[in-house]
Amino acid sequence: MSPHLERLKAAGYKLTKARSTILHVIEAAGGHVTSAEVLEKVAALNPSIGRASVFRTLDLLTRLVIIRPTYPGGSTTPGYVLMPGGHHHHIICMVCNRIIEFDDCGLEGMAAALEERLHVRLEGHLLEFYGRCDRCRELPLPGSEA
Amino acid sequence: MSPHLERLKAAGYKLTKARSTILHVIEAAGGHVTSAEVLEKVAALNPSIGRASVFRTLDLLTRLVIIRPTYPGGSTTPGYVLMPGGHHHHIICMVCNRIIEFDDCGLEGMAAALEERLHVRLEGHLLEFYGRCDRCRELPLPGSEA
DNA sequence: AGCGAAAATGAGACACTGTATCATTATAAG
DNA sequence: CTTATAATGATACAGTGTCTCATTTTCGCT
Ligand SMILES: [Zn+2]
Ligand SMILES: [Zn+2]
Ligand SMILES: [Zn+2]
Ligand SMILES: [Zn+2]
Repeated sequence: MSPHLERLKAAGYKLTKARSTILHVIEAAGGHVTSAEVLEKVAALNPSIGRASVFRTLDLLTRLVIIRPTYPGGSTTPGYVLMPGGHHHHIICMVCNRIIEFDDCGLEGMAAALEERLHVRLEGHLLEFYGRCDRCRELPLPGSEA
Repeated sequence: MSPHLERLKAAGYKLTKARSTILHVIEAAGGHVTSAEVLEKVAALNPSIGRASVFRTLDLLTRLVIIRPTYPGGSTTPGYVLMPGGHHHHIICMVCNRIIEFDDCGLEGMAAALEERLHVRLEGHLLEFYGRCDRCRELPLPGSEA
């Protein structure tokens, strides 16, 4: 059983067919999915799972900081990223909309400093950079000199 | 004229009533707005500005990294944050959904290291922490022990 | 100031995403 | 197995964002 499913159970939620299918779809997609992709792939795997359950589960996973909603580059279609260990980091190419993930963030120190200074407790974070990937680095930014 | 409007002009875009009104609304809101708020406040200021222009302008400002779409805490209603200087940083309280901004990020070093290591060029970034604010720090996280 | 090419606009119809309700079903504890 | 309760699927609904196109506005140029 996936560690994410175990976290659901540990938090007091029931393990259902809908939840495990949806989580499986997100994990199989490699950590970046749009809600439309989730809807589509869940329907393909098990057409008896309703739309409402997909959205309910996405909300639940968001509350547990297992996923976080974000915007994939260049579109207003919403998406979700997996947050293993409570964090996620990527670079969005503003030219080709490719997403490049990276793992080492070194933000533990900043998190601890913020907890101290602002009297908060932090559970996770998302760090996004915007720019041009290695393939697009010589191309002009979209929107410049329109 | 707002520096953001000047950036629009410098990038070759025309300065129109719709664009300046929309940017003014976002700036006046203090840097965090939902699209619904923008629609509402723009309509109040100038009812002749159409819905489509609001969404078109939000897309344009996003492409120029003047704003970035993000999800305000606890809801799936999309929002936008201003990116002065190309970056923005905040903490989202998972209990009361308050957003706490902070300015010093110290991410220039990480950005430079990523540019070197991954051969990318970076224009900006967004850093979000999730947790409990000073008022909510003793309260249980929503979703735990449902 | 006036002209003209080109960009941007507003209107309105449209598609799609996400929400609410509720009767039915599945889960998990005992 | 039984039972309380959470979770579900279906459906109808509301709101967000998209598209097209005729009309208007901007702005470089004269
Ligand atoms: Zn690229
Ligand atoms: Zn991290
Ligand atoms: Zn709070
Ligand atoms: Zn920064």
